[in-house]
Amino acid sequence: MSNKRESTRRRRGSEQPTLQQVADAAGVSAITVSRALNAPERVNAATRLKVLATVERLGYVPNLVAGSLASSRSRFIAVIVPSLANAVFIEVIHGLQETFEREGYQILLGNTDYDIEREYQLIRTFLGWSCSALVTAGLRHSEACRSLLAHWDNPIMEVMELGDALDLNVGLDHHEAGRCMARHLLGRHYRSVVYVGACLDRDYRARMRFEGHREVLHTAGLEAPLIELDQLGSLDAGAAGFERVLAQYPDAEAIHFANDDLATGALLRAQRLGMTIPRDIAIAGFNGLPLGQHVTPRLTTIRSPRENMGRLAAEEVLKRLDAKRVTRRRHDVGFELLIGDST
Amino acid sequence: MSNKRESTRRRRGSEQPTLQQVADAAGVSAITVSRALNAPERVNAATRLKVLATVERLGYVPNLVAGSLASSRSRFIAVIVPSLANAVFIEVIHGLQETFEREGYQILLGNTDYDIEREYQLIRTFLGWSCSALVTAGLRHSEACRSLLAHWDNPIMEVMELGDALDLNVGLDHHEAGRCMARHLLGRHYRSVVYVGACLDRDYRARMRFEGHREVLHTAGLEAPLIELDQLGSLDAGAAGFERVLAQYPDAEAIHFANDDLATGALLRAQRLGMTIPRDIAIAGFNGLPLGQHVTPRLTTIRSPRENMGRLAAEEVLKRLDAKRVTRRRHDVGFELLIGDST
DNA sequence: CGGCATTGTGTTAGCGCTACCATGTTAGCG
DNA sequence: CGCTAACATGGTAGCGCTAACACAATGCCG
Repeated sequence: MSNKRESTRRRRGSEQPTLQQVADAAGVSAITVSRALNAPERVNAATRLKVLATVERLGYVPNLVAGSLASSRSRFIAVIVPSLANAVFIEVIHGLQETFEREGYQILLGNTDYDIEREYQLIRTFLGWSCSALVTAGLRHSEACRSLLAHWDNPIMEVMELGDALDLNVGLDHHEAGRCMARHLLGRHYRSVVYVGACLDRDYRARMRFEGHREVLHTAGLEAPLIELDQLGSLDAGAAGFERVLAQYPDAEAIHFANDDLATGALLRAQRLGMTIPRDIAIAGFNGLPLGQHVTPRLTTIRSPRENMGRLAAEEVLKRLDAKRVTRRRHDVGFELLIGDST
Repeated sequence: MSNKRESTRRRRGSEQPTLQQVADAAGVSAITVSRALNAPERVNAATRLKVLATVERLGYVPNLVAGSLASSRSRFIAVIVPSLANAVFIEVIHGLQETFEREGYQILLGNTDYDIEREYQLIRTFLGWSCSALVTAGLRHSEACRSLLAHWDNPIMEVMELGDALDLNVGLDHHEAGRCMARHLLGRHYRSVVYVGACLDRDYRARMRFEGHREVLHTAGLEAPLIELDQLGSLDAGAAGFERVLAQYPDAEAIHFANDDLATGALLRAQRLGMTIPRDIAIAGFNGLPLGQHVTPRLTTIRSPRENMGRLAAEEVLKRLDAKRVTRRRHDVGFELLIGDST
């Protein structure tokens, strides 16, 4: 039926069978097919089987775009990270993906390259896709971004760091992590300690760790020299940073690196230069990547529960989406000082 | 106007301003707003400015779901990889993302965990999103997947390996890579060479490299023993594999690892055991990850152009989407033997 | 066996946008 | 100055699906 009228204008559509065609072939109405697929328990078992068989036979693939428009819910989760080059974010993404995919959500991944303006653009686009939730790394956003999100009433999860969040928050205290490592180094009686970071204006969490570190050193009446590299965490940058410390601070007893990539790069470079760690100089990192535990000497670092952070964040968002109890808005996943043999 | 009738049933919609509201506020028709945003050159400059100002003022965010439904084109690119744990795929994704995002495409990332059935499910879902193209790692797909894709007429790009592709293909010859490294090892006069891989049934590209390796050894009249680990590439697995070789093949002169993670794990373990590479035993890898070039001795490996592979794949897909010249369907990105000091 | 909840299915009216065609308006030409 | 082409804008009709309601048919109660 429903040939409407013999209109001369036709839209092309996608050739694919539609829900209506499945319905016709199965001898039921469109809505019944829809229910058989999306809410099976609301359809009689016999009808359901008949419908599913027809779906199979026609090779019907639901048009999720149409479904999303009609229901104004897509099963998308926007995930925004500042970098893919950093293993930390990969692991967080992995945790998120695993948990969300199990519940039938699809991740929309955005990469800001540590650019807060780019974050705004990405969020704008993602809102256009009627995402069910937004997971973004960090608490710093542009003003435009904040006002965009202010009128949005789906869950917003900010991960990595703790603080004054828009909505949900899972992370750890980077100031405290910086303090923790600085205290460890002082406890080992190193007095001349250099902090080496990379692009601290963009990787501001590394700057927060530096601030914690500096606070502890100052309290102990010590200087807290800083070397800033212009290349984000990588083994290369770490090696370069190591040599800069040797040149600029020949009396340095220890180096506190902003992350494990830098620290490991330094450690491997030291090895190649024939130096002995920590006798000649001590090295510490941050993250607790496996790599640091495989080098000799084992790297002293701080382990953050990365995959767990992703998983926990995803679980909290899912709880919110299920409209279950709201539980805590803020979760401190903590960290753990991992004392290796490099300090 | 257009209050239709005072119908009692109302759909909730999303509160957000719609294209129509922008049009009313700007005193133009909806289609003009649409054009001002999506095809600015087709609208008079003055009108365009007026519309864009109104968009800004109302904080309008285009509903991309509705747009996709109406045009049956989404600006999504489905990208399917077998793993996120492997740095290789991260780099390929990075290359893809950079190139596609610049052209306004959004990546839909799927992770199969090396499960070919999961690939089918993901592709089904992604087709439901009317993706503009599909990029998937590898040439092996389930039958269901093949027949699903047979009736799909958007670009399909298979990356990583070369062969009998569905459509476009960018990759390298893994058999040849395996042969290449085996020849190198024979050239160094190692006669007893063990290949160590992980889950070769799933990581079948590593198996292809093994087959190339075996072929060369057999031709030289040598055995080609294989050790298979049950944990995918990681430093841990490499360390464990190294110890298994020592125990099982005490006379081994060289180990050819399926990838750099394994090889580096082995190298670092050897160091910790106080062994000297390559004097006690030679080690070779595959991938050319930066890590391998930072350890001492530098790892002998094969470098594959990973980010480039992603970029090239994306560019070829974009050409196809622009309906430009179809160029070559198959691109061999090649590889490079990187002779370090570990062999 | 009438009244009321429960279950299963259908009808209708959009979701917000763009393709398609139509129409008006200006420029370009001999 | 009439004719065509190019430009600028608008009206209408869906894209394929689901929310909201409607309405039978059945089960269960006193």
